[in-house]
Amino acid sequence: MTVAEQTAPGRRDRKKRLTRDALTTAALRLVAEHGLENVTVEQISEAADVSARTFFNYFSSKDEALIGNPAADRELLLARLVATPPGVPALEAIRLALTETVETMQADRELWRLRLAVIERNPALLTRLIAGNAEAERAIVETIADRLGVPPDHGHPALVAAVAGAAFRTALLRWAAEADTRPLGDLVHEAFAAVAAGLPDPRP
Amino acid sequence: MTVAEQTAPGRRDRKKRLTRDALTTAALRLVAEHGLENVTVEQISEAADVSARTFFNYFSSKDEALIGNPAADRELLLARLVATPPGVPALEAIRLALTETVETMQADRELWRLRLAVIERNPALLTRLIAGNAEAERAIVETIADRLGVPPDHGHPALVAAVAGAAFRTALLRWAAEADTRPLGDLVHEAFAAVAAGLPDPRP
DNA sequence: ATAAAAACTTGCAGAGCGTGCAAGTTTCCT
DNA sequence: AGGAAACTTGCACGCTCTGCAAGTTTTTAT
Repeated sequence: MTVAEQTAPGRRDRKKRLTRDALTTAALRLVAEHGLENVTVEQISEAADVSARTFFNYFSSKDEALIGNPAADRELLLARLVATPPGVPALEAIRLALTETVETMQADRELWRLRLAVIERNPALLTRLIAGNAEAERAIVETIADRLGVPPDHGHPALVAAVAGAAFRTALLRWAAEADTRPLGDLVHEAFAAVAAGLPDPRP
Repeated sequence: MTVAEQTAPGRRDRKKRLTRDALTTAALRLVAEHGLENVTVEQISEAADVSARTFFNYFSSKDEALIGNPAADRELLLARLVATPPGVPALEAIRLALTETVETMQADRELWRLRLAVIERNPALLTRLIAGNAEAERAIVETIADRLGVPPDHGHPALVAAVAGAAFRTALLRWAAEADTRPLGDLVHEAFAAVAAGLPDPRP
């Protein structure tokens, strides 16, 4: 059944992807224009030409349509983390595991621009974005603890995961804020390097 | 009018504090027992012997009754941050500014235990807790940028603030998870020290 | 090709959250 | 004592999200 992933998706799956995309982009566009509070699920559904009930078959909340559910990436992330050779320091291992995610985002950068712009204008969503990271953290913590061979009550893995998440998040927001002169990967790399150096004050 | 703060609060303010406390503790106890989803605002209000409408005069959401609104502390935090001598590195300055908050929490540790236990059991709330920190971050970023004398588009202040927030949060959760052998201040100190050292892998 | 099975969409009803408004009641101030 | 200010409460309302019971479309097997 490993070959099954290569077979072209049927009409049903194509339609599903289509409506899903229609819903996210409709949601993003409407919220970008009118603000989070002034857009109802009904309006989004109408713009995507489906019923409001169908909206909730795709997303469990209005926010999720905007932010996306990175659960799919999470598996991949963990797999890459496990696959990283044991000699690599934990922080660096996380950065390496993130590269694939980063590249995907860089490829979809127009979508992510819009998404991050919407997030910046609606702080309530920043919450959700961070929360997504926070869920990923939980899984990462265990993997890191294994990697380092420390007892589960040791605070270090949780600290590393949380800090890595914070570094990634700031790189993301910076990427969205800057005119897109620099690729996301560079900004992530820079942030992780600064953390690994102990965050010394820069000389002005 | 600076003396006014010393005058004893009138009956009205006393009652307000009372109902507010009644609402938070009722909310925490009920949610601790039945879970976040299975407790309604009406039940909380009833337990505190006020109308449901009054609940919303005190808190803007169910979550807020559980998490609390740290806006009050925020001002104090910023003031302390500004007051820290310029020679101190940014990361350490943030830790010092946090000491007062930490002491308050240590004093109210029973309340915070319950609160953090509730948060751990209801991940949706972790979101809110982090969001509170995220809001504090925004304010801290500017102060740090001033302190370091770097241009506002420089990414460093945002990174330091985010990482400091992450370190504080992990210390907090660890404090709640451990049998309370160690004071919160120690755990915060330890986390910040590890960050300042660049988060090297511990030797197993 | 056709019929049964599976998956998807939709409307409807309903519980809950959160807000604005217009009373009533309590506390405060003089 | 009496008016002003603050607080509480009920009511109506819009919105989010869920479960259920249809209908419709796609898939699968014959």
